[in-house]
Amino acid sequence: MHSLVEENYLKALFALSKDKGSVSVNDLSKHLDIKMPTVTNMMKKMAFKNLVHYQSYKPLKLTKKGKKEAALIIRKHRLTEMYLVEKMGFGWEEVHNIAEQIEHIKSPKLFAKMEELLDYPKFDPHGTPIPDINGEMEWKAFSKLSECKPGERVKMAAVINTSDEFLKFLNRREIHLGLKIRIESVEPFDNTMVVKYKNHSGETISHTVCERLLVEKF
Amino acid sequence: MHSLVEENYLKALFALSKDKGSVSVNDLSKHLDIKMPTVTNMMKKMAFKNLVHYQSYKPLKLTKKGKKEAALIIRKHRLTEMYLVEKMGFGWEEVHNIAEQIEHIKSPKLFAKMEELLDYPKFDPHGTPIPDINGEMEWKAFSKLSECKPGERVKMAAVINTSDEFLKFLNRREIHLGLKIRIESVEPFDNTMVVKYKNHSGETISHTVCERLLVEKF
DNA sequence: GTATAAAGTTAGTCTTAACTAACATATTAG
DNA sequence: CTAATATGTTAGTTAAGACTAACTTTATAC
Repeated sequence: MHSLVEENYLKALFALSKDKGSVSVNDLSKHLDIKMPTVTNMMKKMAFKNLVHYQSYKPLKLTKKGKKEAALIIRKHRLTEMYLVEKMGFGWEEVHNIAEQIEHIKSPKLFAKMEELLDYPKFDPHGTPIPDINGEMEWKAFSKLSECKPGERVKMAAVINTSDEFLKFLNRREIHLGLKIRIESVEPFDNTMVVKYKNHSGETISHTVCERLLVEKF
Repeated sequence: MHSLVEENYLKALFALSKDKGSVSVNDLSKHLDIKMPTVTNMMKKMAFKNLVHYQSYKPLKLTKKGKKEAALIIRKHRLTEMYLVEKMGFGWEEVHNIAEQIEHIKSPKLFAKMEELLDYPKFDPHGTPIPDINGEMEWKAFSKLSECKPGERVKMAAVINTSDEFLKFLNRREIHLGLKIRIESVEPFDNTMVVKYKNHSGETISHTVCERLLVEKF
């Protein structure tokens, strides 16, 4: 199987290539905090293992195989996060570091069991889709909260930024997954939103935050 | 912190020194399936880190620090095994390999949570003690030989005093870990025991010695 | 009590995955 | 279009942790 190190490269490649489909050596280097020559070297090795398409001076692209392997690691990460939150009582902001380590555990049984105990979830505590055992994920059409109009009722579905800071911020305002939110109004000058949910009414949310909250209309 | 590799050496040293209090390079090498020169090298590094007492051609002994670190890894291993069995529905035969990996996870929180959910167990279902957060374990699971009654059959589990003198004494009488012993009789005046084991029958053991031998009833 | 076997050590090599320094190619700015 | 800058590569080094071959010390057998 793959080394822990290779798995981290795969995961980073997968995460970074979401938008453009490819990644620069530079981006990958910065994301992993590993110097560029090391990354170049590793890419050659991984190309040899048919995990990534590599050509000198060209952007990096995961192969089909690489994409699947990456998805399977992400599957383990997200199942773990969800298990920790749902079954062990951890908070959102605590689970990332633990999942980052557990995702490398080699034990199909362990993750199959988590999945079973969680009732085969398709989305994790951050609302992002969980790849299935074949590395396939279901993408659902979520909207950014910032794109919603006054009067609409939506349900919290995912967060884009998962930094500790941000998650703590959401906790303080009791904003969590599945929360039903009604958009009261939008300030025209700075796009700040005034929303209502649970026992919070007239809560204001900055545009920056609204850009990072994915919601489901219903 | 320590590398995964060092942790495995610590754990093996701890497990193997249960009986004699010290371990030969050869035993350690066989147990880890790592060649002797590699072990010697690692012992020097670990001696430098004050985890093990090392002198050329002498048996290996964990330092106090090394013992504690090892106990903390074993704590994580046993808590994980118990958690997998009790809370996730695994069978005992399935959990060892998983625990072997999870024991290296760096997250005090995770194991504190397992401990909490398991209701602060001091022993696993095999009666083996689980070290606490300070690496201390309770040995109550075992009885002193001196507390056993005539007719009982017991198995040697641990020795309290590990002085050279004492261990040599035990060696001369071929008393070792795992040895099955039957208590024949107890002299009422000085509590000397007459016991039978292997090809020794009618061997007498003083009360002083019986006080230092921990046994498991079976 | 020496000869032989077993255990332990030393020296030198390999692989993985990191690094720096120096060089090469692309991109951007004027 | 060329200069400057940013990005990417090559070459050589390092540390951890494994190995083999050869040597040394300790233990065991006769």
